[in-house]
Amino acid sequence: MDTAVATRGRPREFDADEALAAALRVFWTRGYEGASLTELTEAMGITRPSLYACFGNKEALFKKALDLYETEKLAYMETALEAPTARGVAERLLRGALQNQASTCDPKGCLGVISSVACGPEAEAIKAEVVARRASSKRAVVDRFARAKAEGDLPEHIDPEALTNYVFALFQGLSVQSGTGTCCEDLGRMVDTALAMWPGR
Amino acid sequence: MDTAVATRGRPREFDADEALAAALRVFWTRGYEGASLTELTEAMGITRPSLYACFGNKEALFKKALDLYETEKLAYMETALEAPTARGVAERLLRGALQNQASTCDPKGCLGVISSVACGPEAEAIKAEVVARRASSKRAVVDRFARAKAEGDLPEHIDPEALTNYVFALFQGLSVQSGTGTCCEDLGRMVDTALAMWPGR
DNA sequence: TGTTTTTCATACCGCTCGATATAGTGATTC
DNA sequence: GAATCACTATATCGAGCGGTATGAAAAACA
Repeated sequence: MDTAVATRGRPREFDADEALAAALRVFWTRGYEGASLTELTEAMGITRPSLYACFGNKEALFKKALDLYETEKLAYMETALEAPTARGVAERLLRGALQNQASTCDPKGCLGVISSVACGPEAEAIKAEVVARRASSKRAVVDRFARAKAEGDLPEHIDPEALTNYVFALFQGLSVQSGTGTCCEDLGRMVDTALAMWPGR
Repeated sequence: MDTAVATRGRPREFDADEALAAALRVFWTRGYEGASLTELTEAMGITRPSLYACFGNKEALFKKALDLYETEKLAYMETALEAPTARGVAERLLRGALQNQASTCDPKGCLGVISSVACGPEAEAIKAEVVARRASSKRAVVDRFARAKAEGDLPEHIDPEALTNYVFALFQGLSVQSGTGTCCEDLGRMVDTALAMWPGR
């Protein structure tokens, strides 16, 4: 967050980071379109003009919330790639997602999935943004799985991209189910089942 | 569809089934909230009063569209349960979903997933409806996998419900990815990868 | 033919949406 | 202490939302 300090003039009376965190929670539960400015400003504890002065507009606010989401809630994705085996990578990815869903104070589901599924005409730019961000993180996983294959860590007949899409599909399905009421224990057994099928070892 | 023929009065100038099919396509691409009455009536080729006279309101229209969707696009789910093996059931479920996504004239993604992911306050009843319908179809798959386990068709350590959630997660992930631009060939390889991991045989 | 019944077309309802204009308030700098 | 600047509060903007009132048009009854 750019905590730019403009020394002149009246200082801001609210904490921009806290307000952004509150906005993130609203977007997370409602989606981009489902989150109204009224609900956003009430959750953030600020008025509409303050929101526009500080964050630009609704779309800019969403993108900043998305930044926060990625750095705070999706950080495990990068570290997961450091696991020694492909199976370890998959396990860290899925268990990381599981752990996120287990948090009792965060909304259920995945902001990325929520924001990329359906939308009216106005939110298609948002959807495109989210899809583009997902593509870049997907590429990192594909590369990691390709390396694993080269290291003999994956069977020869496995396609790294297909395997990545498979893991992402599980991740997305997990998010959908979590958002629709499936409890964490059931989700954990689902992940266990998936990992038990992992090829080789 | 109830093609109730009320002989009295001016006859309807549009085909209710065609109109409902058009409405389904709009809901399918936009989601419940993203589909406005303007877009719906334009796609259906009727006026607002005609829509309300024939279908009730937006929510009732959605539920009828959901009925149509289930009977037309999700029929393969019931027949999939008749496959001789659990693996065959899973394969039919996933390939059926794949085939749906391959249709060039239908919208991408799954209406059930789209409608159950995120929503504003007004659409939570819709979300609950969709979640309830999914629960009933899930139960059928759980029962089928339990039978498979009793028949020695699945390893003893497999939990039927967890396996069902796993298959549904793949299905939902497939829908999410299809809705965000992943091509059918890639989705096909993803399904192949998943089926290659299926336990036993 | 005249009445009844239902549908269609237009225009409109109150409401909420995202976004701002206008003032007034308050802290910092010169 | 005065000038300056950014923030707050209120009130409102035009547009679009879901939903409807009002008649005219068209077919089936009598």
